[in-house]
Amino acid sequence: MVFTRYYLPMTDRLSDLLTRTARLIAGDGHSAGLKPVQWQALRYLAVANRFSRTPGALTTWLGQTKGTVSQTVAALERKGLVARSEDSEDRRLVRLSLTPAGYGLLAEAPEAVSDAMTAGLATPERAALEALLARMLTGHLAKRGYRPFGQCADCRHFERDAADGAPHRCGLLALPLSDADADAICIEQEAA
Amino acid sequence: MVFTRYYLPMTDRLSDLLTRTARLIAGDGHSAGLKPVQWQALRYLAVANRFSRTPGALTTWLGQTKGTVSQTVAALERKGLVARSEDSEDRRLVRLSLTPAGYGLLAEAPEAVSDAMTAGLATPERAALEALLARMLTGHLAKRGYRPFGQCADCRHFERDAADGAPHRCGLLALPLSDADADAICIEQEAA
DNA sequence: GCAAATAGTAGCGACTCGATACAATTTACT
DNA sequence: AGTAAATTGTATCGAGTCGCTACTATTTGC
Repeated sequence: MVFTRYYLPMTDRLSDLLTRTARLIAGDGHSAGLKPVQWQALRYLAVANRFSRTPGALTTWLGQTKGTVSQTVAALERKGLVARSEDSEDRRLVRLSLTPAGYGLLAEAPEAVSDAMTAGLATPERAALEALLARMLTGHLAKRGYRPFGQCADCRHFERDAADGAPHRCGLLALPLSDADADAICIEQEAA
Repeated sequence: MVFTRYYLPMTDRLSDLLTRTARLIAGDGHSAGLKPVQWQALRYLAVANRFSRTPGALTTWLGQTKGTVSQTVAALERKGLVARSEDSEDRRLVRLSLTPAGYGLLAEAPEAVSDAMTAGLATPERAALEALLARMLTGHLAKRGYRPFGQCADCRHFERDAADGAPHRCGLLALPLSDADADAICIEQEAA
């Protein structure tokens, strides 16, 4: 059976490039018995602050559904890389954290394709790409009603050098923050 | 069980942005009963020329393994969107083409996330992004020993306005080319 | 108080994807 | 010509992805 109709011209080269590149990056990371999504979850849990390490936050960070994330977390827990704990204030919440094995595995992770791909770019190019991607991503998330995430220190609730003992302070959650906290990813973050 | 170790600072913001964006784009396209990879395969088969519509070419285009592509093609064939045919010259090859149903489905495909994300960019930004992505992608493919693909008319084997009846000609395969051929994606393409 | 919203889990079905093994050609080198 | 090596593609396995539809706990909003 032969069909007479022939091929269509390629309409959008940029979208095509983006999709091909995306598949390569998103499909990367089949090592140490982990899947790509599991690596990404592990990396997130290593850089997110204690308020942001829940299945729900992971769900919007990864752009997946609750059910899928629940299984991803279960798989990481089975492998002994992630531990669950309860929240004493809100008992619906599950707090997640990396185990020492989780940190250990992350430390010896092989280089990701995304790093290799950007390694050849010059500094201004990296900055330009970062700015474009940030706009594309936050724009997309906003359209979906999702939070953008971001670093604690860039938040409008971040109070630097709060004078009551701790180095800094979160005005939203009314909690003291360490210097390490200030660098962490927070789901509540709002641009200053 | 509580672990004392706390979170690591985020090291590479660009790589992180890229990975998150990539997952959103690569995971997009769960409509009409097709999976994201199946849509991408369908789009490729619509824009690739007749020499490039084989399972092998699709394999490097999608960045997957032969086995996976074999199943993807089988799924599309089951759905009646793609047809197989034999090659009379090399009987190991399988030639793929879209059926009328395949073209029809593609024509009414919903807007992809990659399009929506880039829609908000200004023209020079789109050009800059395209150039960066092209370098990243071809650099990565070259490192892996894969072909970059590309449009027929941009190839060094493309002979415009060949005077023997057909509009153009491919010097590598010694074949006549139509105007439509010139726009198609070719696996043999080498930059002029 | 009680309905509605929120956080998470359970199970299903189709599919992805790397890995290994395998069959059918075609090509390269004697 | 004649065999070894390379090329093209399929078959099968197991773990996991992922959207979907329930479903169970909680907490919050009148």
